[in-house]
Amino acid sequence: MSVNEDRVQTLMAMFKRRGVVRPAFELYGGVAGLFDYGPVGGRILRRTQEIWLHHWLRLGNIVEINSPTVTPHLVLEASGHVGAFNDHAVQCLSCEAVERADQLLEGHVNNPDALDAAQLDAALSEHAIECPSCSTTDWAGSAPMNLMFPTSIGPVGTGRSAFLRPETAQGMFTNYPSIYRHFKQRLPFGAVQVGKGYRNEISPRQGMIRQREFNMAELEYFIDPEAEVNLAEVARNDVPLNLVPDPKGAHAESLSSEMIPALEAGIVRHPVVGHFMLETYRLMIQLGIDPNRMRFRQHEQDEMAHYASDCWDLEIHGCYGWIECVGIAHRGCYDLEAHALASGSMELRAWREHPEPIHVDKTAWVPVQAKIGPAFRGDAKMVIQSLEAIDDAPKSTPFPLTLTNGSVVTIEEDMVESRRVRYTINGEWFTPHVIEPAFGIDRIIWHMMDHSFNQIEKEGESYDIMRLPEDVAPYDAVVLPLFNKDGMSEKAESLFRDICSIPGLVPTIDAFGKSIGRRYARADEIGIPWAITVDHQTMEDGTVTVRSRDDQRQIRITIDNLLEQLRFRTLADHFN
RNA sequence: GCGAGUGUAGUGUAGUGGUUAUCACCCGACGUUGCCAACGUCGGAACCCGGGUUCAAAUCCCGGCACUCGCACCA
Repeated sequence: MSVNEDRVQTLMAMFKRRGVVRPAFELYGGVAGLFDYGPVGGRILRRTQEIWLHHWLRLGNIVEINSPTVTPHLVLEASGHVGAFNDHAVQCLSCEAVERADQLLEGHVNNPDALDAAQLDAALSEHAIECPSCSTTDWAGSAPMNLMFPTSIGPVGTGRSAFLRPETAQGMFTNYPSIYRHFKQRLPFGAVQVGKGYRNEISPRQGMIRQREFNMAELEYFIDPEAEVNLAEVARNDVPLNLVPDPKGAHAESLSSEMIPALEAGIVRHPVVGHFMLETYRLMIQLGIDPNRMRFRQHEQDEMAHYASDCWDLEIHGCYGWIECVGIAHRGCYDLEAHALASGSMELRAWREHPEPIHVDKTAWVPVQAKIGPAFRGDAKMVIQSLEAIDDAPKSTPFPLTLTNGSVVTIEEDMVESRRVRYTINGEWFTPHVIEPAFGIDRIIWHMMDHSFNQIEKEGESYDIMRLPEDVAPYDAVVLPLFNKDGMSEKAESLFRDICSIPGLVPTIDAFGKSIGRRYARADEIGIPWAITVDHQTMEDGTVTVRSRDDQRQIRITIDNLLEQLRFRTLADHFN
């Protein structure tokens, strides 16, 4: 992993100087892993989130929800986070190295992950586990190291235990019944959430890449695992992607492939996963990520969560090397089933109509519960279920009945009545499967800026341009009076107000007494795409010059035309 | 969390027991300037925090916090 430290420093210095991103609470010495977006970065973050959101909403069957970050212990226990995030650490008293207790015990006891602190300590001494650093067996007591931020609901001590959420996804799962109704009980559909996630990292490093509180955006897409998927539909406008398949799988070689062939070859294992890989790729291009510095890396079987059947990370190459920025996982029915089990709810499922209704018309032995109950007591329920399950009812009583636990009981004449049973089965309940694309927004923004930031030579000097796409630029335009005289300042101010009043546009103005070249440079550095200059001619004929950030060419148009072009974002057409 | 290194204006830096704390960019005001980091004058802005040693600490020592690197961690 090669880190381009010089470029990291250059970018971070600029971010701090221009109000993009900086360490949070520096006033009080700073806190590792927490960052502020400043006046410029705040705009970029918001616009990135909006583009992200609209990218998915435009698919037509996706909705946005918003749920609390404070999440009850029970919810995160059901989701598996409490177990997964509550590893125990143990310190060597001799050399002070800190190790994970369950990792030390791997191979010595079964499933060490499940042990509590006391059991771990007992196991460590029982198996005389040596410290990997100094080979002594002198361990301090193990202590939970919780990667979630604990809190408590209610201001007094006995409140319900809770955590700040480590991901936004649980909100989509716990809201599934509402979303299912919203979509008129018809799969497939999805829900997204843009918000904060929290992980109490042991040692956050790499600047914005690993934070303790971070911006994330997740999509949970619910599908019927048995539904046919139309490949051509899913892979519309197919383009080649850089794929790095599981090296231990059947297709070990990296390749560039379009999605349909990759699906046909079994490299990508599910068409809906492929669909979201393509859509993710398009979104990244729209945000200004360099297509040549993106790749999809497939998780190895043992890297994936046990319930997942396929998982691809979108990795982006930047000055920290290849960084995982998006994870697209096929999570099967794991999440909804886990919550159904823990909550006892019957609502976390979907109804599938059979193509043809199944008409049942049979003669069956209907249990007489008043007799079966006393006769079989604890097994009565099982007996009744087994009776209802038999398709070919014996013609006469008594008859033997095999229960689900394998034992055989005798059904006497008075325990059943022969009856003709007629009903229709129109469909069945099932737990939908979930495809989850999860985005680390801060990581994406870092790479947008990294890929957009150009240092060019201009008249022998280094010159910085942030070539962000118009849609994520911190300002839509900057208004500049050429000079601070002859009414140009006033004219610029009124033009600035006019642009401000157009819904959706956020311009800025740089009117103070610096040279025009310096003010162009300031705007270029933070990526403002258009510089509108009010000059002498403006005062005569109402035209202004529009300068393009990326090639520094200028056109002259009327103010009315300018406002129109800004409103419809068509200025770029004039520079092609 | 361990080990090593580092912490000086907004940014990048110089200095290393006694300085009015260096330099550049920067930011602002005024003047000048007919379009790409011009110029002049004036102004603004810093020794990470806390303790100790000392007549004197930004400088030496200790502790904290933060950053960088290595180890560990990263569902």
